[in-house]
Amino acid sequence: MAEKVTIATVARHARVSRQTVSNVLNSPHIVRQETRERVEQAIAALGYRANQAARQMRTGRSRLIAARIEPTRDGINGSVLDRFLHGLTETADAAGYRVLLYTATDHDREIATYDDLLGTYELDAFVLVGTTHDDPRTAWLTERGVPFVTFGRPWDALDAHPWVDVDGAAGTALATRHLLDAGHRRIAFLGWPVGSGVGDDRRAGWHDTLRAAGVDPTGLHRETEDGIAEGERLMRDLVAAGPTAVVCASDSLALGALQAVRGVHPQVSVIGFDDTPVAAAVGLTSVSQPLGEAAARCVDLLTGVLDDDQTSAPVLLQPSLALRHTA
Amino acid sequence: MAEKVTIATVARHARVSRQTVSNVLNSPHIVRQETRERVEQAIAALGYRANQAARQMRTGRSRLIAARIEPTRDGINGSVLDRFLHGLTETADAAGYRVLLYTATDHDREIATYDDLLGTYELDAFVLVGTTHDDPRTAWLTERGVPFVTFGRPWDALDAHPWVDVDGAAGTALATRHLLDAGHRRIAFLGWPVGSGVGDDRRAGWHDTLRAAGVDPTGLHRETEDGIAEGERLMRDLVAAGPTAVVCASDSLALGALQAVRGVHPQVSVIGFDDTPVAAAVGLTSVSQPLGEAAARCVDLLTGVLDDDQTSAPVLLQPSLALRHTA
DNA sequence: TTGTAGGCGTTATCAT
DNA sequence: ATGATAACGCCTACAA
Repeated sequence: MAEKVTIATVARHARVSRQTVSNVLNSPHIVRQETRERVEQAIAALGYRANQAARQMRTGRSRLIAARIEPTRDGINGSVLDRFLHGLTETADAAGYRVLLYTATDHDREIATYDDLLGTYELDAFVLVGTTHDDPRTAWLTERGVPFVTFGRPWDALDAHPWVDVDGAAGTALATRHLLDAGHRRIAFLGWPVGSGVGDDRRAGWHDTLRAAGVDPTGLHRETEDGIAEGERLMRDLVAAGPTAVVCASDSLALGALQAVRGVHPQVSVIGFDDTPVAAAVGLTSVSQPLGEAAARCVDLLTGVLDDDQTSAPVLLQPSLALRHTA
Repeated sequence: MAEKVTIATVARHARVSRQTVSNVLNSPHIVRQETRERVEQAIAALGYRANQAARQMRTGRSRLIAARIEPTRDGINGSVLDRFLHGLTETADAAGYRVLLYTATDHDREIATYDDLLGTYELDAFVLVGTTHDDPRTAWLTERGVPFVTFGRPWDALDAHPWVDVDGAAGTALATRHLLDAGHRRIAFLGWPVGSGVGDDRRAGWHDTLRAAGVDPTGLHRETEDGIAEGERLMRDLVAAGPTAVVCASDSLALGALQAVRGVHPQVSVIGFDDTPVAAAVGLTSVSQPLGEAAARCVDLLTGVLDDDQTSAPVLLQPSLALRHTA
């Protein structure tokens, strides 16, 4: 086991003071070039790495950001978060931050976890995935001045805090227009109960696109909790209204819808949302979110606040349509 | 923003020395009960939390363990790692550790990341998922005395280091026996090229079970890289051999097989491996790994080494069969 | 059983 | 441009 290399080791090796080494690390511009190069060589030669704990004690920053990993409910939608997490880890890494994981089963416990994480690890920031109306978590963080970004809009006040989101309405609009272009007129929608920001947004894209095309959407939508079984049940109900196609708020619902219309003639077109692996596996056409991009923008927003102390505008990303053979 | 609560604040509040507070925290038994209670009340009243950075500087331990998050290749197998990660986070949390994420595209870069993580964050341990023959990562960690556990056996020497694994051979044996019991005799196997520990293990379970039942497995297996398309291709090829059922090394392969036998009569039974969300969604019978349990045992092994300085025996978990309607 | 005195590695302040 | 000094919060001797 090699001896521990500290800033003092480097200083001795480069024949400068510890402070100069620190300056080379943190404010290179104030060090004379010749000195700086000597120090940099020593650093490389010794394989020196700044100790994060010591640095943190002085600066109060841990270069750690926290993200929550969810229980994989039906396991389909879970993959969305996972892909986001992967992108987050990569981008944060590039920006010099590491991602710390935590779990929580409800908002109260999640807030308690914030408190703990902040107290013991002095986390620099949080990335929240999914936001709800009157979200107590964002309120808590804002109140305490803790930096954070959400992947998902603050539905009550768009300027409440930095956020990144994907335009869900644009996604369902894309899907609806695709179906209209294919000649469909009776296009249904399967979504979530009114009141969830995400669900209402996705429904609006479908609704407004039909209206704009002069098609009456009345009676062609149904709402339920997310899930394959729920989707199947609602779609069976919807079939009586005679739709020739259906846009769904999630791949879970779409999968259920697919099962409900199996054997129905003429074939009912189905489009899902999220472009999950399951969609790819069964050939389900689905709205695709740029999750890697979303994660990257979250990190951008965070480093803006953390490193440059400047808050930037929210980011709304555009989804695309992954065409397969169900529509 | 509340004032920062340090050990000194607590000491003052409880009218004891800082040392006594520290003792209450780290060696409660040497503090008189009355004093201890007074200190504990002060801690609760002030909401004191030990600062991890300061503690780490003294003790050299960060209470952080690292785990890798993979790119979601075909997105199906990725879910296995995700479920494992979720379990890991929960269990580690309960044991007082946090999970730090990292990514790496190959073994060399992964080792470089170890070096970085160890140098700057002083990670306590690593959890590696998936092991290969002659794994350079485990060699590197062992060489440096870094604590780690693998989820996956060290295929070359079972006592090389602590590990947790699921008995893959038992899983395919379970699947094969289920098919035998259903009256099948021509049971095929779709797996990965010889040479991967996991793949060979899973093939062996199928092979040995057939042999034990007096059935000749010759000519009834095919090998390929993982993937739906690959599975479909190989299964088409296999159909000529007239199997009535097929056991697959993964759900991806099974999904491909399912597509290949669609329309073939009589219906060919298909069993996958990993019980991914996709399997649940399409009704694919699949071998299920106890991932949460595996994660928990990994943490057990780690805390054994980290906290009690004792190394425990490896853990081999048994899978089960999730019966659906493809077999 | 409790208190006192360092020091872990770093960076900020201030002097040179 | 560079160097000396103090301080971050905690823990581990050692002394009382």
